[in-house]
Amino acid sequence: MVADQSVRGEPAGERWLTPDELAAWKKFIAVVELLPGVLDSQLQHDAELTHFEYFTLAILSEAPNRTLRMTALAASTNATLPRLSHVASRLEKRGYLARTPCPEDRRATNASLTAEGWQKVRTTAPGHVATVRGAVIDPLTRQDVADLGRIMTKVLGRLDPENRFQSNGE
Amino acid sequence: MVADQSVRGEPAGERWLTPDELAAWKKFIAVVELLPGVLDSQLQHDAELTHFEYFTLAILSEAPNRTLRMTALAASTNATLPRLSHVASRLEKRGYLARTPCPEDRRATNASLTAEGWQKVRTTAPGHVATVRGAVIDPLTRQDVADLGRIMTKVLGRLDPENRFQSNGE
DNA sequence: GACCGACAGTTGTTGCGTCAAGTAAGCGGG
DNA sequence: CCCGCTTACTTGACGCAACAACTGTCGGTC
Repeated sequence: MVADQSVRGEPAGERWLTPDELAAWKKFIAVVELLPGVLDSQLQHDAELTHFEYFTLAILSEAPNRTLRMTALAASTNATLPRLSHVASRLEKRGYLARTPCPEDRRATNASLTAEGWQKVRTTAPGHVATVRGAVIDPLTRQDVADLGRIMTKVLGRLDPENRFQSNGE
Repeated sequence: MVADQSVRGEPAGERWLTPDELAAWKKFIAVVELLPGVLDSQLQHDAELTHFEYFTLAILSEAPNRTLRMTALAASTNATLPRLSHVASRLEKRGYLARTPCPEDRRATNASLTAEGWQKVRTTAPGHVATVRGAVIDPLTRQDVADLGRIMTKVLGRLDPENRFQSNGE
């Protein structure tokens, strides 16, 4: 993957990947590359939503009052604040989301799901869940799912050391 | 994730995700969202390369003669042909890659690594491998790596049913 | 009680990916 | 041998994300 194996002089602290690690990594990265496209096209086709837009609405739909501070929403959706801000603007234009200034902290903004947005999530969810099942859950055994959860939790711990994201342990 | 659990009427063939499946899925998708950014920023910072650009050069570096047909390269890098074409243009402008018409089939184009490109891969590889290790391999046990490979192979089979990508079983 | 650093969001620019055409070459039948 | 279909790629337009810069607010300090 990185260089001709015969070339590696292994001088100092350079640790390459073992064949097993390399094989796992290549499969993993292929999935990481391909999965977003699959999710996006189903949602784009069936609901004219990107996966990130859908996910944002879905997270909001689970929050108390279907409302969350922008910062909290950004953390829950694994996004940066600028990214969320742009997406919120689009969703607001389409009537799925409303932004209101937060009374307690006037720097902050509350994002909440509108009735339309709530309806959109409900009608869109089944098709999306079917896609997720078809693409990743169904081919896996129970044990696979458990392994996947365990492994991804470990990796996420490295990608996000401060636990900014996924603050809810669930 | 999708809708308030209390709402689901489970009318016909609508199968929701079990709590275990949902938890695994959420972790997985968080990683899928976060990982590309981590890979991209390291490579961008240290080599002024996106991860996909690096990966393209790396795949080429392993090919016989460090040369591959565009279609084959696209398949190996899990990319569409237009995407690869654009990336090849950029890499060509920077002198890392050369495109030459294929003599056997004049519709086809061969992409090959230049000496500069080969050098670039060699100097860039160690830092990239270190990042991959740090972000995903090192926190995993041997068993985790085996599980990851097994699971991703299964998922990849669904995302890419015709095995257009990863044609080499490696 | 006025400053100063940190925090919460928004906005603009730049670059990459996708989708839809378009070109050009191979391939097969009548 | 030529017509149409398919394959192999390239190109242009458009949309979304990253990054950086900016506005406005809060908290602590002197």
